[in-house]
Amino acid sequence: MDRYENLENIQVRPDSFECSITADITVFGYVDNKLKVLLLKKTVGDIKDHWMVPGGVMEAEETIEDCASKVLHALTGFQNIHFEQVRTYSSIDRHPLKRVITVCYYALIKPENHPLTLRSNVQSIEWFDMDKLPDNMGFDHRKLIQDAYAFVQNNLRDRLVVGELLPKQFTLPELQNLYEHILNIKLDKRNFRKKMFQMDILKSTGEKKAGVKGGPLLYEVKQL
Amino acid sequence: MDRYENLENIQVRPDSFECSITADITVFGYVDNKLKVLLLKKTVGDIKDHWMVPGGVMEAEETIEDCASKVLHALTGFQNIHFEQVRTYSSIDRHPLKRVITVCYYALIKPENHPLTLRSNVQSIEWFDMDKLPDNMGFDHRKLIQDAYAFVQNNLRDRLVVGELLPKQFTLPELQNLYEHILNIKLDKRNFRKKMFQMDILKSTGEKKAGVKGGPLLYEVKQL
DNA sequence: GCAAAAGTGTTACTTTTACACCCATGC
DNA sequence: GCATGGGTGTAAAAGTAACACTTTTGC
Repeated sequence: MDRYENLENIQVRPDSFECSITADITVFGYVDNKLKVLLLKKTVGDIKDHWMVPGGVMEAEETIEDCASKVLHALTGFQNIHFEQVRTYSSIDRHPLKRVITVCYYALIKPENHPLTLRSNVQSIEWFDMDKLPDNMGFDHRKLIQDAYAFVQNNLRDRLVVGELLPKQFTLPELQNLYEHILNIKLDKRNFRKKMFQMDILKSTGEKKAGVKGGPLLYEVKQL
Repeated sequence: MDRYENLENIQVRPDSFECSITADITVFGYVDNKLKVLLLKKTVGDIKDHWMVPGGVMEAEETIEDCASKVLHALTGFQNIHFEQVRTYSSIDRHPLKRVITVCYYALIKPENHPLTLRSNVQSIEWFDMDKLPDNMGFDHRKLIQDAYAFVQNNLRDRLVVGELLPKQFTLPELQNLYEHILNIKLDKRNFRKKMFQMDILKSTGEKKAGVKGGPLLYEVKQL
């Protein structure tokens, strides 16, 4: 290590070591009353027959955030997705082809707004139960999903981050269910409603949801 | 953007775009009853006459965490410092010489254990008050410090992260002062002590600190 | 009309905040 | 011996958790 410890080598120079950067996005969705993660298999690349989260390399004229948008769009067709950075991974052997570090994000989406389609070079794309992730996952993507999940759980405790996971209009029991599935706990109906109302983030539509016993009211997330 | 949106370009390939990676570490210390940040001016490099947090480029055979350790050691002499990742910055023009993305960390240290020394190629190194950062700061380092500070504040709310900021033995008023300065609030003496004791993280040494009126007891952080 | 789910308030409990006096030490 | 800072408990307030019955709807 000493060799690098003089400032000449620590300093950024034209010939400083370089490597490729990827953005990987763990996309969470809420389907069939379960929290799911979007995984895909590519038809090309170094690890073909493994499931992975959408990801791809950063180019010269884009930030990593630009890259994340681009990659999501290319692999899923999704656009204008909000995502947040989780952390950066840099193990030396994480990619078989060359040195690659990856900056990871998570996104929460409403699956109804984003039907899955097979884009070119994508072999399969599917929602997986958080607790039934496939065994053959590529790279360090299992770890990456776990970290992103912990991140989401933490965020949920004080700020609402789930608006993106539900249809535009949803009922309170649906919202409560979502919380329960993300946090893996059972919540009290009355206390949950009290809390949501005093957070003042929901707007009643006045409509009732049809086809459900009890006739639950539909709500929307209040816009600022 | 479309040009890159076919999978051939998103995929990692031998000739994928590469850039340099740096690790930057915001080092917090607690000196003169104030929360401080360690900044330095280098004698070489692209932005000589600006203050910056310790940072430097990652090499082929090291992770970013390795790099952070290396850089800290090279620029300050500090060793075995614990640090945690804050986030990664990738604006295109953040470095004048070339494209560089930086992964940022924060560290908390006890200044008494780490006297400042001028290492080679370092022109000046100093502790700066968090609220009196110099005007001439390099790159995006002001933003970077702000983000790291917010990160520390958040961590402080539920877990103790401050053991590293104080001498091995310290009094409760000293610890309370530290909390007050990091969080920028006034705390109640009795409630603070109650909280600390029920966290069960402190061990009394039985000794009193000399030279202080009132004869406060000295404590240590309890080891697991 | 009956089974299933939605909706609604009150009470106990826990956590957090506010507050005042005596004691030890340095000078 | 007096001024300065350290140490201690209790009561009010706020927030959180527990709990049961009525209403609405689908079938």
